Amino acid sequence: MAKKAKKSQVSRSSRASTSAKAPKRPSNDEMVLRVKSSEGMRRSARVSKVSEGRRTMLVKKSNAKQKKKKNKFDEKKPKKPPTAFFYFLEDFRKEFQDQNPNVKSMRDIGKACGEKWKIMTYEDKVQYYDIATEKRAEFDKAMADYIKRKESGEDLETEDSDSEFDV
DNA sequence: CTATTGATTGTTATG
DNA sequence: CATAACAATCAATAG
Repeated sequence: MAKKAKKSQVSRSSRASTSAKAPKRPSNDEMVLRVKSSEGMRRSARVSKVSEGRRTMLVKKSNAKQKKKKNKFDEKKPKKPPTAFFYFLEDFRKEFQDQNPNVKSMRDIGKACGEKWKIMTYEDKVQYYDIATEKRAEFDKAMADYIKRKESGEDLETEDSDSEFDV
């Protein structure tokens, strides 16, 4: 197993504190408990409230465009790295499609995933969390570079050459 | 044909 | 601290 040295997510500092997930080793229930506590504490109150509100009504999400089209090269703003859940989705989708070829995919899977994700055990989720953590590290660098470049000269971010790229 | 929507949770960024 | 919006996916739908 030797899961690669856990590197240093601790160095992340601010962000690490917030997510404090980065489960290093799920050996004791203490960890699990802690994680659970964190989750619960994280936004217990808001979780229920917002969750219901958002899903039920509050058309905000629909109002604004959440998804944009595809950007060819996004050197400007580093997109948010996929979350552990998304990685899990990638795996789950294949399995789900294999078991349910009838189901096209997407919302159905999303729901299935969400449900399964909740029942998933800490150890199972850790794998994905680990990936997400690494991704964040990369994203962090990308962001630093992005900011740096931006401060250096934000002139080049004025326009995109989308006109002469394809049409 | 093109673009948007839809649904899931997690992370990031901002107020 | 809490909230807003976005991250991928891909079929289906709207215009």
